[in-house]
Amino acid sequence: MNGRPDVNEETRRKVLEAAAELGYVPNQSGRSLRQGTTNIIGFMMQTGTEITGQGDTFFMSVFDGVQTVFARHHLDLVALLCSSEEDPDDYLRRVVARGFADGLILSATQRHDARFEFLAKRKIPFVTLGRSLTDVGQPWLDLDFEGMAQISIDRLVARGHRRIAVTRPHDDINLGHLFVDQSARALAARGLTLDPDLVFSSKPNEAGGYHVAQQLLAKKDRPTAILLVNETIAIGFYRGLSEAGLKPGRDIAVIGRQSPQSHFLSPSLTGFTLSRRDLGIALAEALLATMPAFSHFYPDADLRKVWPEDLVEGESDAFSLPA
Amino acid sequence: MNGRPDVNEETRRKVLEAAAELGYVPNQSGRSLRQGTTNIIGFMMQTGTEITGQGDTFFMSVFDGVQTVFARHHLDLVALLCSSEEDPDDYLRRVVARGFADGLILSATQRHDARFEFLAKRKIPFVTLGRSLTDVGQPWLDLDFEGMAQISIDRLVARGHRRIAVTRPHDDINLGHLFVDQSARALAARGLTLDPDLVFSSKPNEAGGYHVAQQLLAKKDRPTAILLVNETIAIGFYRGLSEAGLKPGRDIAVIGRQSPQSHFLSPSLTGFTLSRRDLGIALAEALLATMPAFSHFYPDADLRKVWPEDLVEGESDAFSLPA
DNA sequence: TCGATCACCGTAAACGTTTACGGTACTATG
DNA sequence: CATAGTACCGTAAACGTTTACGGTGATCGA
Repeated sequence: MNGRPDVNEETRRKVLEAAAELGYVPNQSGRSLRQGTTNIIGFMMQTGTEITGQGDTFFMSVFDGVQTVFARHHLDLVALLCSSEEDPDDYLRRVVARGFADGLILSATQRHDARFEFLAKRKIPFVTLGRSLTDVGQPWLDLDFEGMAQISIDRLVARGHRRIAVTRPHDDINLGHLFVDQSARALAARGLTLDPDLVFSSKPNEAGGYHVAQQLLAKKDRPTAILLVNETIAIGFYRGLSEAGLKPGRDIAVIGRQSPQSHFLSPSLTGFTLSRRDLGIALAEALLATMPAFSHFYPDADLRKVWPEDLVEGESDAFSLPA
Repeated sequence: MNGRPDVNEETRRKVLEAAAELGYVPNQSGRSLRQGTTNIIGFMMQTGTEITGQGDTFFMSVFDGVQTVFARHHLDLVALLCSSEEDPDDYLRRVVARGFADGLILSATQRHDARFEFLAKRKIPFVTLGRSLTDVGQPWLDLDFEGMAQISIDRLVARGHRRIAVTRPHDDINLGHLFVDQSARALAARGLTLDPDLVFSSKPNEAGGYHVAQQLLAKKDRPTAILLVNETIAIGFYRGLSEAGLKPGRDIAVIGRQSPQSHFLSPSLTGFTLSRRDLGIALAEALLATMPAFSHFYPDADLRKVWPEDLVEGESDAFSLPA
């Protein structure tokens, strides 16, 4: 039944026929036990929290891309759901100890991420969506937060903005550092500085965006522009502004990230976009390229790649300051 | 190591000590093979699509509730991700054949749902989030779509509305039928009728809501109120209205469903809300109550329950029509 | 005709657990 | 002291696969 070469076509046919007749399908536990592999790749995520700041549909789309690759190899993708009541490191240990998956995909990478070292020590193949200072040589893909910062700053400075605010997630997730640091560098290259007072930490959800707006409005020397690092915070931020009678693109320039939700904001959001599906495909290929059983299928996969995003021009930054 | 009674405390201690020393943890495949159980409960969902119409965080919160119950029994919850390229029935067959999970949670229940019969035949314990005309005696929980319809209609009619529109998901998901049918009955009880021309089918996402607004605006005899059945469509619907210069709560009464996103709509949405976490807890208990190994823990769990939602009054329906 | 090669098939061991069961040493009972 | 009972431990079988290996019959070459 496993397509071995030393079996007669005729016999194979009869076996398969009988199997179909009896409704036989191999038991996964037996199979796993024998060959030490599960044909499962796990995507670890935490429930009850919104750690990523992507909308929920973000991952669903990424998953779909991942699966188109996995389907070719009879691998199944499952989401490993770490409860908010359990320590993620403990959870990961448990998953690995149980021999649950042949490989893992990690997201929400922290600036220092102990999970990497653990998995490397156990020799579990894994790929991460997001870089980290912790580097054990694993493949990673990451969105181009530095590019987004650079382009945004250049664009805003060219339009006369001098006092520019930046958001960052409230926790130690790595992307926050990349985004803020590059914003500061880009400003410095123009002879400007990033005012630490204008770096707003926020939960990566709508409520976080609303809170950022409130903090921003409380400043006496209000910035003329802001960069929003998370997809979902724009909605709350817009609301916070409008309650104070302010309008993006008129009273303050806003550059953020596009999402299915953001399309229904008014004024339309200037923001970065990407193909989530393609990202999933690349993620899957990077992982398989490091797994001995599959690596020959992907001899020239990008093992590490900064994923570019495209800027979609909207109205939220459509004004220039007088010189 | 499994806490059997016929072993000396002293011996047990030594064994556990040695196990800890060696870093021993039982291999799940071996364990599953022997006892025919995996300690895994699967929650089936489809990737790449937005079949549910809940925001993405909806399920993450439900999961968290489910897990608080499962944790007590050393059960793990994983999300089984069915690719958009694979038939859900086939996928389910594959999952079951592999003996992947001890039990399943199904959502997005269709009006007629073949998955129920399949699982019942295979004697796989499962619970569904959503009713169906297909009934194999399995436990289910469902949101009170009929109650929402009834309360909404009563409220709107009391405020003078006579011409009321209703949305429903574009596919054959069961909740659409419940909602529309009950809306019609509630109107009939007031001597009114539900105009079939005012039943709008929509994708259960923001874009669907936007499309509903466009369809509604195209009607020559425009309704004065509308019920939105999905959480996420309000955002697109609001946008569609505002592009035409219309405002909820002034030009049309809107009653929908609350979500983390909807809190940032203006005017604030009148809508129904529920505790997602509690729903998850109830879901888990209903499932375990039907599994022989756990049923004695939950002797009086609600095996079938219509889950009530609370109406939060906002501004989106805050006007009455002249008599 | 005989030995060598080949194509194919059947058998048995092994993966890592759990559990039924038999065995041993000790205690209690009369 | 013999028997029964008890507490605990060790052994081996079983779960359902995969795979290494030995075996059989046929074909081929000399």
